[in-house]
Amino acid sequence: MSLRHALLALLEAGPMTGYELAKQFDETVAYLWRAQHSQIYTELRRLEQEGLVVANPQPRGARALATKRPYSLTATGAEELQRWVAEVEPPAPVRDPAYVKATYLEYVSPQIAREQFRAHRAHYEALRDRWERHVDELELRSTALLRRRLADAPADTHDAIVAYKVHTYRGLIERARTEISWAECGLALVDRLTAGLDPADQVEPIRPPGVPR
Amino acid sequence: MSLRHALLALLEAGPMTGYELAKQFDETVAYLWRAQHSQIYTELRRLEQEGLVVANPQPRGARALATKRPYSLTATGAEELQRWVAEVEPPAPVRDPAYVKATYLEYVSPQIAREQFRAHRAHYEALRDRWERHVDELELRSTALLRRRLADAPADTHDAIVAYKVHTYRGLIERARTEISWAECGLALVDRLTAGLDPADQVEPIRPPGVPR
DNA sequence: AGCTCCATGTAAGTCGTTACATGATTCA
DNA sequence: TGAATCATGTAACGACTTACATGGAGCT
Repeated sequence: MSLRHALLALLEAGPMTGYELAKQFDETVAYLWRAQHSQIYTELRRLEQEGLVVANPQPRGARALATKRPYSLTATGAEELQRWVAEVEPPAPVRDPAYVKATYLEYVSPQIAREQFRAHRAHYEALRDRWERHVDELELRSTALLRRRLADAPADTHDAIVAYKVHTYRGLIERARTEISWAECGLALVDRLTAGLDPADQVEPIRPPGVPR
Repeated sequence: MSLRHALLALLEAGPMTGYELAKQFDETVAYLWRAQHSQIYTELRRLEQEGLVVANPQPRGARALATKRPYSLTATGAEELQRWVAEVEPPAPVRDPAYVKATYLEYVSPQIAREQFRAHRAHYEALRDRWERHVDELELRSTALLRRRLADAPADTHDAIVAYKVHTYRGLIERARTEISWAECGLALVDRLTAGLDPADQVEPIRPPGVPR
C-alpha cells in the first residue's frame, strides 16, 4: 500500500487539510498513484489512529460554523516514512489490460486492432506531454509543493531533492515513449498482416465454441 | 476486470478444468495479469452462472469417488470475448510503488538509494529473460496452449495468431529494457550527487516533524 | 506407507471504486 | 442570489490477497 506513504510524504512539506492533500495529490503523486478523495479522508483517519499524523481541528470561517482538520506528521510518522523509502518492496505484479487484449487481437478485424493501437498511442502521448510539462516545472522549482519543501530544507540538499523527482518523471516519459513506439510497431504489424488481402477477408472470425448454449 | 476475459480466452483453446486453467494461466497470461488460484475457481463459478461458460462434471479416478469440472466456452461467452477485445477500455491507472519511492529518495542514504535501483534493475532483468524465452517458444510454436489453438484454427490465420502474441511479449521486453536503463541512470545519478562528498555526509536526514508526539 | 500431483474450494480481510450526501465560504 | 470552491465524510460494492481446508489418484 503506497497511499498512506504518499500522504505521509506530502505532509512532510507541512500541515495540510484532507482537501489540500487531495489537491496536491492530484497535481503530483497522482501521476504515479491514483486515489479517490474519499479514500484519502478515510486513510487520514486511520493514520491518525495509528499516531502517524495528528490533526489540529480549526474553526473555519468568520462565524466558525464549520471546522477543518489540518494534519501534521508526527515523529513516528516521519520514522515510518523513512523506513518505507529504505525498504525494498516486492515489485508490483504486472497487470495491464491493454497487453492482455493485444495477445488476442486475432479475434477482431484489423480495423479494430488498429483502433486499439491508436488509442494506446494517444493515451501515452497525452501522458508524455503532461509529464514533460511537470519535469519543466520541477526543474524551474516552480511547483507549490516543491517550493514549500525546499523552503524548509538545507540549501545543499536542494539539488538532490529536485534531482530524484526529475529522474522519476523522466523515467515515466521514457516509459511513455516505449509504449508509443510499441503501438506504432503494432500498427505496422497490422499493415503487414493485411497486405495483399481483399478487404472482405480482413475479418478473422472467432472459432465457434464447442458447447452451444 | 481482465481475469474473466483471460479465462474466456484460455477456454477458447478448448475445455479445461479450473486446475488446468490455473496452470495454463501461470504459464501464459500470468506474465500480463497475476491471479491467485482461489480467485480463478470463484470467477469460473460466476462465469457459469452468467452463462458464459458451461461445466461438464466428470467422475474422476477408477472408482469415481471424486469429480472434476471441465469448463467450455458457450456461444455467449465467445461473443463476450470478442466484444471485450474490440472494446477500447479506459487505460489502467498508473500505480507503481517503486516510482513513488524514487521521488522521495532524498530521505535515505545514497547507499540505500543505490540498493533500490539495483533491486529494480535485477527484477526487470529477470523478467526480461523470462519474456525472451517465452517469445522464443512462441516463435517455435512450441507452447502447449498455442499448439492447441493452432490445431483448431485455419492455417492462414496461424501467422496472425502468433504475430500478435510475439508483438505483445516483445513490447514487454522493451518495457523491461526501459526500466533497466532507468535504474542504471538512477545509479549514475546517485554517483553524481555523492561525488566529492565525505562519506560521513552522505546521509540526507529527514526534517524533524512540526508536531512531536 | 508416504510423496507428489490432481482437484476444488471457503473465509476473512484489505484495498480500492463508485455513488451518495451535506453544508459553509467567498466572490461576482 | 447563485455559482464556484472549500471541506468532510458514509455506504455499498467489487477485486484481490492470504490463509485455511480437504481429499483422491498414481507411483515407488
